[in-house]
Amino acid sequence: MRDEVDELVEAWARERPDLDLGPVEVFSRISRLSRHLDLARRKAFAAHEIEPWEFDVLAALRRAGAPYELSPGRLLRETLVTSGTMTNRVDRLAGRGLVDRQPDPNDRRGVLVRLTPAGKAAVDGAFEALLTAEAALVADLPADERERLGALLRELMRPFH
Amino acid sequence: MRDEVDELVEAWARERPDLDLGPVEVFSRISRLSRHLDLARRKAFAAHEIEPWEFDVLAALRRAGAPYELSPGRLLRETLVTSGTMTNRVDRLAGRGLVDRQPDPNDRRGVLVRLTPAGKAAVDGAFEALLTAEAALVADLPADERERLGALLRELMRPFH
DNA sequence: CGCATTTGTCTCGACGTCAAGATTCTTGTG
DNA sequence: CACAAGAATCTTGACGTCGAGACAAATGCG
Repeated sequence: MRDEVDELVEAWARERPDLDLGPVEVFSRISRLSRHLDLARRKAFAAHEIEPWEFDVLAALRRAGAPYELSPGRLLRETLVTSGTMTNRVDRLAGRGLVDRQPDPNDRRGVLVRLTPAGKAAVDGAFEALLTAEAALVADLPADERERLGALLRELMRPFH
Repeated sequence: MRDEVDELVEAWARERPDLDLGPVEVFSRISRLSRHLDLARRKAFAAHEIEPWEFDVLAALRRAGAPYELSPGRLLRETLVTSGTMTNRVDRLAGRGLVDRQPDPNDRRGVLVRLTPAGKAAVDGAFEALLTAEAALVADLPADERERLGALLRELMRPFH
């Protein structure tokens, strides 16, 4: 039941037997899983003609609840990209008719990015496809182990708050 | 003991109470942890003037063992980038004197990328710094839970083999 | 109430990655 | 042993992201 990380750790152990490679077993798997998940997400979204970066923006708006609008500044904090990137993303999403820009009534510098009905339909469909794909990936894991895994990961995130 | 993913899941549950958000608890944490880890890696490497992408290449060579050489093709399979990217990376690493290119004695099309002594010193120093930083991140987790987490993650990777 | 600071958004140039194609050499087949 | 098919590497152009700076409007201080 070995995986790619086991091989990686064995190679390091051969070369640097003086080091404690315990943390690698955890963090290396997380990084690799994340890369695999990106590919899986891309595939799940493909049928809905949505790219992962588009989903990230649309999902933030969707989660905000009606009327589905957030400022660009709020959006870039939610999606961890820079302002130049967000301007570009909103431009392209607006070009596809999935969002539009509204002047902020409370701040004349500001803008509100708003999900259009087409954008809401797109993100809802993509999210359902994503959940289906992800559910298949944890299908082998018993429910209690899945829960335990979630709890351990939450613990691991604590240093980053 | 809530984290950012708990908030995210609650927001989705408000908006889409019809969906089973179980998988999100796991996969969303993995993606976010991976992003945080990238930043932590970057910080750990900074003192050694190594970028994460540089470490990825140098570490693959280091793990290969003496004489620390691999073909570009092998390197791009290990690091999951495309050939154009690898050419560019090797160019820059060679410019910094951390690797050099040797003709492959067995295949005149081929090239072997080889770690220089300076490159070996750089990657060894960076790896030790990375392990120190990662050890601090799991310090709160008892050893048995850490092991359990590694095993669960290995299980999760199975569909991707 | 005026002015400096902060906040919010967008613009622009540089950079790294990707995908496809070009080039050079090897391998297998007839 | 010639030649087609395949393999290994590099080149090129397009694209998305970042970071710094520009601009406009709001806020707070004296």
